[in-house]
Amino acid sequence: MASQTEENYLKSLFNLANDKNEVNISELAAQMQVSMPTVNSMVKTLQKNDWLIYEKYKPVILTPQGKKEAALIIRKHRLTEMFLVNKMGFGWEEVHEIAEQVEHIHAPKFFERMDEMMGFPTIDPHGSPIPDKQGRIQEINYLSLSDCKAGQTVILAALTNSSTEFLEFLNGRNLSLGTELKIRSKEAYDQSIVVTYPDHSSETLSEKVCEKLLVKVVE
Amino acid sequence: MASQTEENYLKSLFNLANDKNEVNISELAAQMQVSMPTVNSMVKTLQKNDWLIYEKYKPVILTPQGKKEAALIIRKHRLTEMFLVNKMGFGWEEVHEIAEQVEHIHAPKFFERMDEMMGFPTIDPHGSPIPDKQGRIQEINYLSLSDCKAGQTVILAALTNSSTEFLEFLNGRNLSLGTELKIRSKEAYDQSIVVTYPDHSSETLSEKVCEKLLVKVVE
DNA sequence: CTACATTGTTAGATTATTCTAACAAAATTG
DNA sequence: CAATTTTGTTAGAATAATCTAACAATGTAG
Ligand SMILES: [Mn+2]
Ligand SMILES: [Mn+2]
Ligand SMILES: [Mn+2]
Ligand SMILES: [Mn+2]
Repeated sequence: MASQTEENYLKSLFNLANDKNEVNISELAAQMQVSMPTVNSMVKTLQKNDWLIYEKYKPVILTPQGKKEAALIIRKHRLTEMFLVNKMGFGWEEVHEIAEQVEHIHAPKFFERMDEMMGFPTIDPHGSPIPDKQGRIQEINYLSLSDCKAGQTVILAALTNSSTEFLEFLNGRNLSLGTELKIRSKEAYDQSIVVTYPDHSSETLSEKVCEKLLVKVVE
Repeated sequence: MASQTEENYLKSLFNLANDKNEVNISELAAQMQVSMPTVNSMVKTLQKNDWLIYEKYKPVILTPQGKKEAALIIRKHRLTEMFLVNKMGFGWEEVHEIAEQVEHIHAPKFFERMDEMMGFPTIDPHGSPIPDKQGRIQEINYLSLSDCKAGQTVILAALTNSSTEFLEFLNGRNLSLGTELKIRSKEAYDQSIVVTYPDHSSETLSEKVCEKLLVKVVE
């Protein structure tokens, strides 16, 4: 059974993996906030459990088992976040840190019960998909708001970043998942976008913000 | 901040402590299921945090800080058990193992929210008191069913043992907290007691069972 | 293609938690 | 009280997770 530390490494590996499931040691060290020698020794440990393939001086490669293991931890994380928001009244900006701990609890029934109580949600409070019990993830291809054009109407569907600071920025503007935005104009100079949505007749969103907002085009 | 291991030792120390807050190394080793040298080294560590007083060849003594720290972990454990039963539909026999893990989560708001949602309960699903936020415990002096006499009517209020096996034994007889029991007779030979309660006109309970059932005398 | 920067590895050490073996102190018991 | 049992300690080792310092391989930019 994976230790909490190993579980956190697996999650990072999963999130950093490219299309060939490769991850560089330096990226992983940065993500985990540990030194490269620490990662070097940990990947050797993870290899013993067949969660990844390690060869000197090459990026490590997550195995299918490693991916599944990681996805199941991410499942617990996202179910927890959704439970905290939907059933316990937390704000979407408060749940990540708690889920970071709860995800390591070994009690299948606990998470199954959450899942049932919520009616088997498919996304977490930040719009990220919840892997199923087999560790499969349904990928949805949203558009970034920064790639939209003036005149389009879109619905805010997910975020590419869920830091507390960003979530509080969105709270301050009453922006939440499901909000319908009408794109009024786009400034050629700095790529900022002016949007209209319920109770907000004109909000300007910087490119930095727009690129983190994933949307579905309505019309 | 206490590690999970330290927190588990503190809980055991709290539960084993006598009226002078003393605990023997051997008892603690048995409770924690580790060797005595392991306990010996851990108590030296706990002493550094001023959670207990250690002197060679003497029983260790929990300090007030140690007691408080322990009580606050027990608070999280019992709040969790109650939440699992009252808000998530678990049986009282399923919750201890989950709470054993959840009690180590560092997220005051998480437990405060549970507390609020349940209306600030004072006992857990097994009748044990929930320490308050200051780590104070209200002790209730229940009577053991084994000390009751024929003719008395009592209400099942708590258990001195909450093992899954015992809880399943009670489930099998529809015995739960709050059940009103009329004591029909007590066998002098083996101290077994015959009781009557809703839908059960005559159940015989062995002394082994009776001594684990804590009751309030109704009349 | 060399020089420099970046990336990755090894070696060696530290802290936490645990163990077994050996020994020492304290308690019990005849 | 002396012998034995129980309880507690020390020493020494193992594993997990981490670090810094030193060095080696790889990649990049003239
Ligand atoms: Mn999260
Ligand atoms: Mn985590
Ligand atoms: Mn319990
Ligand atoms: Mn525990």
